[in-house]
Amino acid sequence: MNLKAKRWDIKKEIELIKLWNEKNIYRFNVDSTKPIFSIDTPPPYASGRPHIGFAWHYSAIDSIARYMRMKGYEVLFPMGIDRNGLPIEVQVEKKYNIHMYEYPREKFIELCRNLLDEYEKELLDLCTRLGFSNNSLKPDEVYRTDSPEYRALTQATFIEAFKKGLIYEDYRPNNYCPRCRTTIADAEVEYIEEITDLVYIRFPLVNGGVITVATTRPEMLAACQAILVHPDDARYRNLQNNEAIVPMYERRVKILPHREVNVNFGTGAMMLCSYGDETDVRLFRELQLTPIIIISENGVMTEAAGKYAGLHVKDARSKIVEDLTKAGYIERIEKIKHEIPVCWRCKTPIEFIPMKEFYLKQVEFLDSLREIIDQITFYPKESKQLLLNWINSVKSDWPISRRRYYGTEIPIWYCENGHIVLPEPGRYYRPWAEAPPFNECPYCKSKKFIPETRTFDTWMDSSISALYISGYKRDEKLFSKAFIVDLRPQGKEIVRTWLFYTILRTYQLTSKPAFKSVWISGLVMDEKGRKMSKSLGNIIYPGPLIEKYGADALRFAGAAEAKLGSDLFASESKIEAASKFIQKLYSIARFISAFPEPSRSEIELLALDEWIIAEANATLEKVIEYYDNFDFFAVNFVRNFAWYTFADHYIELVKSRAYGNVGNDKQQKAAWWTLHYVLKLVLKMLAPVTPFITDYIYHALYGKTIHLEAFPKVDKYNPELLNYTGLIKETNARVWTLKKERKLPLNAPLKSVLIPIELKPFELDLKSAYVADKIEYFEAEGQIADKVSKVCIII
RNA sequence: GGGCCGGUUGCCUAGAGGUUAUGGCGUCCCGCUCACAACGGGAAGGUCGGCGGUUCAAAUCCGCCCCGGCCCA
Repeated sequence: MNLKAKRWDIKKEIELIKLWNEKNIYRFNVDSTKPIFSIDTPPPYASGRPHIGFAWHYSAIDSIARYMRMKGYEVLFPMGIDRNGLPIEVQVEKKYNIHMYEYPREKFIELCRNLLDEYEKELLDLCTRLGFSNNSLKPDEVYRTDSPEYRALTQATFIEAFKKGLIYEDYRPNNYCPRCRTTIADAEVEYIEEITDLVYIRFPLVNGGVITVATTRPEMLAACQAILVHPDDARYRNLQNNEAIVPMYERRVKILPHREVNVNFGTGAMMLCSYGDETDVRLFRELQLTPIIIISENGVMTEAAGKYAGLHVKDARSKIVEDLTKAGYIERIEKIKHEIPVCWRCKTPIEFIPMKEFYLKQVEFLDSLREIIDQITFYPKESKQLLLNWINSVKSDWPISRRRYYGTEIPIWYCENGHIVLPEPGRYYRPWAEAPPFNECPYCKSKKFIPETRTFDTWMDSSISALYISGYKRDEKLFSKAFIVDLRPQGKEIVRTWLFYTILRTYQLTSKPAFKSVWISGLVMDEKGRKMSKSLGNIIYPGPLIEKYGADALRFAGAAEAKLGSDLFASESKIEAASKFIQKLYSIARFISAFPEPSRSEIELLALDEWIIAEANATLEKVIEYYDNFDFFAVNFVRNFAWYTFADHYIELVKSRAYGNVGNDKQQKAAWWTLHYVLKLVLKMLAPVTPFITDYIYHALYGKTIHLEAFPKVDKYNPELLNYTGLIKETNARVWTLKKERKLPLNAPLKSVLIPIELKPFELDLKSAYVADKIEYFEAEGQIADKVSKVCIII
């Protein structure tokens, strides 16, 4: 009952984790009579050591789950691990210094799986240590996006979409990563700033003279099919529709007017090549020019590039500049800073190469999506704009096929006449590794089949997580109860991918919004507000901080830092400050644990008790308002109340009554009752954020777990009592200062203390707290400060 | 180039028109007083990014500018 230890020992956190596990207190029961609250927790990607951003982000999500549980919901809160796609492949290639294409497929997959298992263990251990209340964190109960069961659903939803006519194949230039040797989606393209040479190249004109073109990609010369100038550009007006000769290649190309040309860039004349950038792709289509493909799938120049065939793009660039210089075609070279598109996973500059790929229709759904997301509540509401921005900028359909190994296989076989044959949805298919599950082509009766070898974009898997966790096609009972998913919590950096794709695909499959609510959190930065990265060396890892300050401190600091929707800045000092509050809370509880909790009938509340009860409820009111918006920033209010009002003033004033030095029996018990009342309120308000210390204290004092208790409701209180708070605090501080000034210890007896008349109702407690023989009062007008300045003590 | 957010004491931060601008870290002074010395009490420290406007009243509302960050093109 009594808390014996003087200090809170963070090792107790480990014991609590064991206890929760043994009692399975967070398990989900589909047959519960409570309303279900389903959370589509982001399955973290197992591809590296998680940093504090992961810890804070998921702690916040866990706090939501814990709060909703206390609010009386049956919380569906599964943990999953995302394991598909490029990131792990890139890591395996780096780690073993191999190239996927030169490695046996089955073996490569095994290397990926082994590495994923390592990372996954570290992730799950951290989740456990942080006290996450997922329904289970046991490795055999966590779902994985690369499991046969999950991949079977990815494939089934693809087959469903295919049958609905949402999938088509097309040959078109696409973002292509030569390093990963695969097409990637617009959402996977990142832009980085780079210093590059801007090369000014002279093109001889057929009719004599020259036109100078500036380009950052001289190696694209072989693919040049036109030179564009602005129609209003006086410099080139008389050259419009003339012809120029491509240096080194001696090909004639037209000089065409086009409004998109930037007259201020370079010479105002640009060359149009297949394909240097997205503009090239668009303009080739618009002007119906014939592309010349000079870069191959592995980033090497093709035969069409003439003497540069076989060179890598970069080498070709320097070689051609050299040759052009020798031949006298170079006017000058400038250094410029510009942005180049790169692969978001490996940072290799992407090329635009036409390939035949599968596409999922999305452009024709954009209007429907704009409508359907009106049914979703966003927290904070401004974050809806992030999604809208992306929806408004989507210009083309989603290329979903990838020429990679570690992903969900596209479940297709081709008959010898080229017909696409799909298997029955339900199980997991690996076309490259197994015989086709049918004997003949339903279209032409052919009996020979070629398997599809490509895999899906990993977002094809991730985008069905909401459907997967709610039992779509797997558990009708669960699905009927848990879908539409109540909450999608996620970071703002994956709005255009995970959120967008999930809403798109769920809508295509069910005609419904995937979620009732979406909660978007900011990014976790370093203490200076910079993104954490290896190159900056500013990554903060949670492990050592947990060991030093405990998981509660880490969680509390994250909540206290998280203004909903804005970025969070992490630093050790914030966690240290949080750990001090955890300790303070323990000390408060330890004091209170010395007194039994009386029943309501045996007490007589004094004004001071009523006052702190009012303050506690006012805090609770505000906390509920915030928590209901999934905003745990309100822990700051709890800390301020618990420390700077409850501990510093109420406990100080009520101490002697609690010890029985003043007041009658009923009044003493009122002090005890109030102390317990406020403590329980504080503990419950903090339980979703700091689950360890609150549960430890609750167990010790009240004999049960706090995590299955109901979240408190606001009691009726007299709001006028809140007006006393400032005066009580200031008067206390003044009396203590006066004693200090007279070099008296705080427990030194006084003959008399002169204080404002308004404090008369608190006389019993004030008199004992000040150790005064008597209390005298004065009346004064004005502000608290004016009144307090008149406070006197008589020794 | 577009969107979003921010600029408050040495550092971090609260603050959504009203006399004295909140708290933390750090600093200084005092204290082992029976919850707490990894603590408690007290103190110093701010032209609230700049300029202009609205108002009896602006950190807070409006306009312009400067600086920083993130996301996107």
